[in-house]
Amino acid sequence: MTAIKTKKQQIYEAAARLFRDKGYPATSMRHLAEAVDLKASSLYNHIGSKEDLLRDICFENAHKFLTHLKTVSESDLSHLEKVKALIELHLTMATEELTSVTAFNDEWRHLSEPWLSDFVQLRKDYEKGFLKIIQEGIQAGEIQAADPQTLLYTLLSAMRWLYDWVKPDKPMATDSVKQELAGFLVRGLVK
Amino acid sequence: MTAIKTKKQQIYEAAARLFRDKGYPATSMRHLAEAVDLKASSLYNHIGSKEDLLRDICFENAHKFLTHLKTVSESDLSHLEKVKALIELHLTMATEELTSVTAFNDEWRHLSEPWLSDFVQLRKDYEKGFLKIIQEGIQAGEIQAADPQTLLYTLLSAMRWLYDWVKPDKPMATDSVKQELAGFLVRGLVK
DNA sequence: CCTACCGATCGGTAGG
DNA sequence: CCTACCGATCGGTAGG
Repeated sequence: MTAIKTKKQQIYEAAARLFRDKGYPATSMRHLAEAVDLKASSLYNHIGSKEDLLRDICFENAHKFLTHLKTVSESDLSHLEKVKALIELHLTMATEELTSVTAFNDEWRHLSEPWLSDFVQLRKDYEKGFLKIIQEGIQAGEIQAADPQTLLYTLLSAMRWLYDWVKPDKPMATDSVKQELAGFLVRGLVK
Repeated sequence: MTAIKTKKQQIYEAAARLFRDKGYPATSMRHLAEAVDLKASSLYNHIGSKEDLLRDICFENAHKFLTHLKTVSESDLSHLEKVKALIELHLTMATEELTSVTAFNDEWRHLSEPWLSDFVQLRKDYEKGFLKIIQEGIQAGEIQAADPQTLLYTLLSAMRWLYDWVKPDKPMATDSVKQELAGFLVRGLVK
């Protein structure tokens, strides 16, 4: 039962993959149709438009990240442990849902208004929440004193290479890579 | 004299900026023409084709990075200091030539063959040279023992946010940001 | 450097 | 789910 994917699901997954590999503007509906064994016109029996695909993928991921942020924020972990938990989240998303995370990081800029502004707001909310944890960690003396915004952007960027480079299923032991990466980042953070 | 830019230079600079902001496929020749106060057809008196722009920008930057890598490699700095010097290079490129570095990082994938393969080779050469310095630093005990490839990719990615986020001339003191970022990365590296 | 224009491809619709 | 087709836009050329 769970193994059966609706055509709509197949289209969304193929779109997320193509957007990641070629970017949204370079992905044509004809190419997408080919990827799911349809003619371009038949796609529109399952979806509304090309931008609907991008929009749904972007906002789905945004909400996923925000939900996790909220959970972590409200937990009773130490500030440094909260940062570690968020790093873990990004790395897990990067390795397990690598088809759609670039949407959250890159492709959203191709949204049109008013969705673009909505999305930018969600991203700002996410950054603000993450930033707050870092700031509290610095105040509590758990995290190296530094410009929190620089730390945040560096963390977020550093975690992006997993999507960029792990594309083909290179069988480098993902878990060990994740551990090394998390270790490197945390070493940079602690005093 | 040096203040006068040829129309060709203006076109290349506007193209680099548009490719960074909208991506190569989403940048139209009509839009580019508008940016330099021409009609689209007039662009072709100065340039060969749209892909010529991308190709020249990509390879120019690739050679810049490779030249610096060679200089640093052949210097008599310690291994850790070499890594620091390369980090400095990336950060300087990011802040001073921010119009064209995304080409080196992202837009090259829109090149067609045989240029695509040529470019990928140059990138591999760069990564290999950088990797070698990291490996030697680990062997010499100057750098924390870890998977060198993970360290390399994390470093390269971490330095990308400067292009991504500093877009509008946000007047955050660039030098201090660079220093904090370099500090964060080096803290993660040293034992 | 422009006007006028080319064939190709784009996202999407009509109608069955 | 397809064939047939739409207007718009693309990169680029001809000719002056």
